[in-house]
Amino acid sequence: MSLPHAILTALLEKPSSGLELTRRFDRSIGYFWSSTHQQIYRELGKLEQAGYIRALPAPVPARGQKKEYEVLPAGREELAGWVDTAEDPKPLRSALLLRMRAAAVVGGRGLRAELERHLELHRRQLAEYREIEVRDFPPERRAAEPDRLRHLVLRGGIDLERFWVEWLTQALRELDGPGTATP
Amino acid sequence: MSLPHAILTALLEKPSSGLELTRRFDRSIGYFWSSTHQQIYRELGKLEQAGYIRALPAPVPARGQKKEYEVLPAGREELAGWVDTAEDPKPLRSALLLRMRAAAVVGGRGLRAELERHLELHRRQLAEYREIEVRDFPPERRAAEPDRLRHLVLRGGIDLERFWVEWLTQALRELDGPGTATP
DNA sequence: CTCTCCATGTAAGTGGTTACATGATTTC
DNA sequence: GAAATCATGTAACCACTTACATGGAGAG
Repeated sequence: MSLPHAILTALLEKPSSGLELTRRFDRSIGYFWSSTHQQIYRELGKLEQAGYIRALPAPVPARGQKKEYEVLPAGREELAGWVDTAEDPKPLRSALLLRMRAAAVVGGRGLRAELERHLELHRRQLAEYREIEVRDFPPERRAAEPDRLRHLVLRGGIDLERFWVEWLTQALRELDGPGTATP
Repeated sequence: MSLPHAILTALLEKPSSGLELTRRFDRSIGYFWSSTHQQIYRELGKLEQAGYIRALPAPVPARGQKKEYEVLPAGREELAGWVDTAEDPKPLRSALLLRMRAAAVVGGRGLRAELERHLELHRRQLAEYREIEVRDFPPERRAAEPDRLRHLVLRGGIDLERFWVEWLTQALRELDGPGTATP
């Protein structure tokens, strides 16, 4: 049950409408908890009904009309409680690793290309994160507590991408190693 | 749609019953594509109906009776086709990173303990993988193609766990860094 | 003859994805 | 006033999870 808490966090950082939330998910929170506008609207409805958030009074409440939400005290409490909750990490699920294992059994002529494609994707993601880092966390502002935590989270994303880039590079090198595979 | 292909791979490695599959998922394939027996039985039914696998003739076909499955040629083809399929990596979803981001907004007194708990869990997983590595991939058998690929997959799991261990260690150190937080 | 374990399932619920619907606002 | 875009939704589906059901075989 993480999506509602992701939304509460985003709304506490800044009250927003559904579409604004969607965009912010696309380029910030979504980097470690992605979502679509459909899911977000549905969840906003639930959160409002639960009394965790409320829609700011709008001049013309109607369909297709922008609706801004803000977090209520109950919502903040709910989020604070969730933060201190223990939850085991979800076991890894990687279709790429599974494909490699399958290739060990039935052979895989296209696997190499797929590894290269993933390598490129992870390289790009890594570059994007690094841009964000130099933009949002320049060396001077390392003191403030909220920024320290947000920076740690970003470093997590960066290090993860770096891990994939390194592993894929290594894997490709070993694929045409000693025995040399595909003709 | 990876589970059916995970099952096909496992069955090609060795024909098995549903429960045997479940156990093998628990200590091998499940390391990168976990599943439960309920899901596996359901999927076995679908795969059989699709003509990808068949139940080996049993002496007494009845409920509660062991049923062994093997992969049919159509199943092998299906799997070979899937291996050469392109599929983008799923975006990361980490409740722990989300919790850190939330803690930057509402504060988190219990977060430190949770980081330590995760660190311990990842340490244990890493140790388990390493045992498997020395047991299943001793230095001498590095030539054969199927083993090379399977070893690469295992290295992926190992490196990923090592990433988490390192990142969590780093994060904990920075949490009581210059500013020093929780008493 | 009961208890436990092996083995195969059924059913309900949840979270996420994909496809589609519809009203409002701006642009040409 | 037609087209594009902003904005909010509905509906159907799918994979996965959790809880429960049932039957057979061996141990005491």
